[in-house]
Amino acid sequence: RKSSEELDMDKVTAAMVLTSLSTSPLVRSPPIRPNESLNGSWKEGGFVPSSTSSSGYWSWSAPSDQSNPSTPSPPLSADSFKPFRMSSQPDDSIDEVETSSLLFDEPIPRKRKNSMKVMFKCLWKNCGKVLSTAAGIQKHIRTIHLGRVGESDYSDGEEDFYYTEIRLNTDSAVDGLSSISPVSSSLGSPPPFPTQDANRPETSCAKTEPKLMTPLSRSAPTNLYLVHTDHAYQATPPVNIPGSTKFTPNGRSFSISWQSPSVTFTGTPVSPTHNRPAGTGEPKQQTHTVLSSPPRASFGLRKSRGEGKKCRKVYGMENRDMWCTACRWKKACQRFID
DNA sequence: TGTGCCGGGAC
DNA sequence: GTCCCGGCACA
Repeated sequence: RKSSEELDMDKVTAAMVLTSLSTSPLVRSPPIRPNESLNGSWKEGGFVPSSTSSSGYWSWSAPSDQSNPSTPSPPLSADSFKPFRMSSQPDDSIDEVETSSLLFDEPIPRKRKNSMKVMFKCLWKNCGKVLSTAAGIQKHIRTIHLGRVGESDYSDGEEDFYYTEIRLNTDSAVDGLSSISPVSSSLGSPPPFPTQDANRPETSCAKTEPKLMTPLSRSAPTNLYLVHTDHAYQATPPVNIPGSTKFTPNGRSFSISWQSPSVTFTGTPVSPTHNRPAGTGEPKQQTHTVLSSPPRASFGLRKSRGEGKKCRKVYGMENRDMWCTACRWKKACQRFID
């Protein structure tokens, strides 16, 4: 059993990482509808980042405390999310709006024009179902995990917490979505072979979704693979902090683990409550992994020039009409192939 | 400097 | 899709 100091250190460490991540230029944010950022679903959810805690930690509190008493209070106490606050934060200059903007209002990264296939992956413990449409995954979560069989068409947005978007590059991705898994790797280097298990025994992801963590490093295409979610805690940490930590908001265990220099975040409600009051507004579970690849081996290399005579040399410029089409078009000669 | 041809534009 | 050409790398 850890001492309270150790637990505090875990929290502080987690807070440092999260703060660093949230301010990283690589932070991504979920697409949100304009009117829902603070007053819509998040308000209903009772979660607005707040810096009012005098403890100096990040905290979450209901936005309605001052402005809208009719809004249900969140089930999570402010202390539940203490790890989100950097104890060393010099001041509270990052106010609610700025913080939420930082976390949630950033523009969606521009998608690549093509070859990015978007899938949606259920993050429910021991599920990992992957569907091709958001509606499908939402329905799956509603019916299977939230037990809303009779209201399968109704969505209050809660399902959003339990799935993540996966974009994969179909240029190089091979068949088999079952091999998709959010695994981090160092930028510019191939994904390390199973790195997540041996050194990080505490990650809930490894504990609860082991199948999600292993296949990619073995079967993923080597040159480019990208898994991305549009959820909140996504960034590349500026520092290397090996390890993982856990926190337990309102009795629900979350864990955060990271691998440097990229990071994997995992928030997994260990005991999802089916009748959780609408809008408890817990932070979205998320995993975020960006695997980037070294430049293609062929990058910068040019096919060596053919040594044989080509149409140009054979027929000469004056007989250009005798050249093969490719030579006429200044393409690789098709008549005198090396 | 001549040649092969990639990359990209025009149609 | 065809056709053309700027420009680069290489011999």
